[in-house]
Amino acid sequence: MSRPTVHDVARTAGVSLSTVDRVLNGRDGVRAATLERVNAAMRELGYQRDVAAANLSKRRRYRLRFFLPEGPNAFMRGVQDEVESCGSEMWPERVELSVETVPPFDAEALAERLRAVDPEAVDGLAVVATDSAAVMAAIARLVEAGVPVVTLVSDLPSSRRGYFVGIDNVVAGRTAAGLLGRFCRFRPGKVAVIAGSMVVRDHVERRLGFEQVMRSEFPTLEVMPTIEGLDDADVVADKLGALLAAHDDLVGIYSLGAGNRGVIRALSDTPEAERPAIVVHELTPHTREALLSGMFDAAINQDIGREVRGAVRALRALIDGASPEAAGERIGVEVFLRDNLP
Amino acid sequence: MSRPTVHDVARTAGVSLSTVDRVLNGRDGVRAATLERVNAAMRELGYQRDVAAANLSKRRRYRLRFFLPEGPNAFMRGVQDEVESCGSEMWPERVELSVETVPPFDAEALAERLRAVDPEAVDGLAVVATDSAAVMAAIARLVEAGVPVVTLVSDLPSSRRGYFVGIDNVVAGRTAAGLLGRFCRFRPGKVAVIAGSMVVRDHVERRLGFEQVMRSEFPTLEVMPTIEGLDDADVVADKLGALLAAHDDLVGIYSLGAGNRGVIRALSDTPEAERPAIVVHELTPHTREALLSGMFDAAINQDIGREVRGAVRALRALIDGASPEAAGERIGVEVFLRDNLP
DNA sequence: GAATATCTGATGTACGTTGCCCAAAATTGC
DNA sequence: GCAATTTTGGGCAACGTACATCAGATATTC
Repeated sequence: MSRPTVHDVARTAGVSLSTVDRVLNGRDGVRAATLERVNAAMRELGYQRDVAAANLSKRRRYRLRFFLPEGPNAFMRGVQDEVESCGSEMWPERVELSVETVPPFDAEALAERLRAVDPEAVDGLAVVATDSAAVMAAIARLVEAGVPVVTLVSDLPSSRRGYFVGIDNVVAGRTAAGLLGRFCRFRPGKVAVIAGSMVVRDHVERRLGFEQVMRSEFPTLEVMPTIEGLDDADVVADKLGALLAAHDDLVGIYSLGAGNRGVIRALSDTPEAERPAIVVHELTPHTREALLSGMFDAAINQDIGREVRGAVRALRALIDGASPEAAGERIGVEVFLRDNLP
Repeated sequence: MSRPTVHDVARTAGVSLSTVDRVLNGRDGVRAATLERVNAAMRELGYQRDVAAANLSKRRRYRLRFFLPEGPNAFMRGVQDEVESCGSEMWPERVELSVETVPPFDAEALAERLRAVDPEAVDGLAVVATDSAAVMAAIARLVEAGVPVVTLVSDLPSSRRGYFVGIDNVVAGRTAAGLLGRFCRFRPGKVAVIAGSMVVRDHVERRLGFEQVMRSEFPTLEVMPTIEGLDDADVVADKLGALLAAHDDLVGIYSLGAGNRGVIRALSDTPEAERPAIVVHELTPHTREALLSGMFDAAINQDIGREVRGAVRALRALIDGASPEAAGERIGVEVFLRDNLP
């Protein structure tokens, strides 16, 4: 009736508790034949170790560290807040979270800091990855030292990271196109795309996905060359203003980076009936307000709270030797209109 | 450094372990003054009981039961699958889930089954509520017997349920209108609404939210009287087919219940260019396929996995005497197009 | 066949909490 | 002031696992 314990395993395998313990915790000093007997007994009984009891006995704490880009980036500061609040929430569950900030877009600095990590002082790492061989090497070293690493928000697929927690930006771009295309379906014209910079991977991917769908599904809409707004509201306002003045058949705008205040400014004089349909990225105070006022039609978002919790769960699974896929909740591309804002 | 234990509390309160234990577990035989001393010590130390250790000692199991409508309803079968998979996942966390199915839309049958529940055999209940006094009475009886009840998907706000896990259906309806209105903005005409039955609370609420937004924001679209499809594909196909034949200016369809296979059947002969924009509810194998083929434009969804886990967490919190609000993750109204399907 | 080297068993303590028991102390009633 | 009662203390065995130690049992090797 109640689930089997180590005692039951020992009994049916015909060995002592110590031996079961050796097998269970991967200690050596067990003959291959005996090991197989014990494993067979565990399979037969369907034994599952009681993680709560094990952790109690081990006095285990999961010491996890997050490496985030420093600087004023609102999104990353949001992630940091989320890590901190998640950390205090999960303290009773034996999870200890700490944050280390590193210079943004600086692969060597990140690699340096990863190399400085003492594998004894930490049980798992979540890293917003920068693409470079040095970072990959540092991750490999940590993984070999028994410290699992997951990538967060920005992936490094060919590294030895155990898991990636974040959204697929091509999907995000395709979703934006699906929305904007339908919003403008019976109103042919031009569509403007505003990015921060096309040297950032996620922006490139969003643009790519957006164009894939626009070209194949909404041929009556013409996608104009991408404006680079440098995630700066003033730049965005200037460039978009010029574009609006030059093209009176602009029916849609896709803003896939930051600087959305610039979009709002550029359009504040346009009468509502003539205003193009607008789809933007990330829920921030400004985009929320613009959705509520009817200025923006939709916002694509990734739930950072869910991402942080997902990273913690994935790391815990890796530390316990389980599969991070099973532990992780799907993190999807979210669509928000005025009425379903959280 | 490490967190305080009962021993620390006992020491700083100047009482024995037994007394702390009595306070902690709400047993009597403790003078008011002593109780206050113990509480003060716990506050001072910031004591938090180690739930894992407590449960280990108590050999506690959380036996939870889900009451779901039976029948071919794909959404409810999805919930059931989710409960079952969640149940096996959470077995190591001392949670035992079971499912009982009851005739759909049948308040008396549900009440009957709730009355038959033995409060000793179960620690908590999650119920997809049907609106009726008998159900409310049955819930009240269970709560009084010490078995917390949460409502799932469909609420019964005036009952004694400890929590509701599900989406705000007015918001869902408003969101659907925001989408459908934008999809049809430049193509005036009629919009059809298909519900399962207007005696189910969630359907009524969706319809309400839908109309609020349609009337105030999209006056060029005319919302037709609701079709009741009884969540049955055949009925839906018949009634919708008749409607399509009678009105050639139908530009949008909002299907807020189940039976979406009927919508697909009714529209399979309509050429794609003339097809109305379609927004439906719930991701099921059928709606997914229709989104992928381009038959449906968008689906409003509630994440049933998240809901089931939310219900489990809420029940566990209620059983432990904690607040279900704190335990619950926000469950939002999700929007899916073809490209951001999970 | 002895000397190792490698396995295995038995036993005990610990983790933080629960829950039971019995004795000691404090409080109450008369 | 003594008995009856309530409140408290101290002890201890669980819960399922981890980890250490030491003694004993097999296997290898020469």
